[in-house]
Amino acid sequence: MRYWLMKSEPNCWSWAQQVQKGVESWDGVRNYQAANNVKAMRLGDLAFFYHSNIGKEIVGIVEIAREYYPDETDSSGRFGRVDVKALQPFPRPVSLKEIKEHPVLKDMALIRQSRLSVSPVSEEEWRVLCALGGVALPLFHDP
DNA sequence: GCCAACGTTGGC
DNA sequence: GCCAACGTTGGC
Repeated sequence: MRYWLMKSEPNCWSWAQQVQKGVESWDGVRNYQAANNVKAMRLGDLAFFYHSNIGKEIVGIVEIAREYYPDETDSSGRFGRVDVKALQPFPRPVSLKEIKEHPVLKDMALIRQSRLSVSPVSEEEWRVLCALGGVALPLFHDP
């Protein structure tokens, strides 16, 4: 079980849309490092949903609902996608500013490589962020 | 809107 | 295989 962070520009695909849709495919990744992270995702892994550009904050948690499969929106055929399912919102979104100022979080891949759209999250980072966001731990899956 | 960081492309 | 030019991302 691993943890991730996925970035989306809310004017393109927002958390509200994700919640309304439930399960949606996460396509459009065109960067090898991000794509490698997408490939490493397993069913049931959890990921933070981050709003880039507008908001710049973590707004919710999604679960990987389908593992890596071809992204037919990629004409080169090199990149794939996963499906993600809205799991729960952050009662209190956590901003990029807070993350940068937090001793445990300031070295996250999100900060070190600001252009990486899909990045890994350590268990410690996950716990700290859930606590900051007002999310109760541990998270349980539906049986 | 600007620009720094950085990934990609293509000529050599 | 190098590297200059170029394009994109994303914070500010």
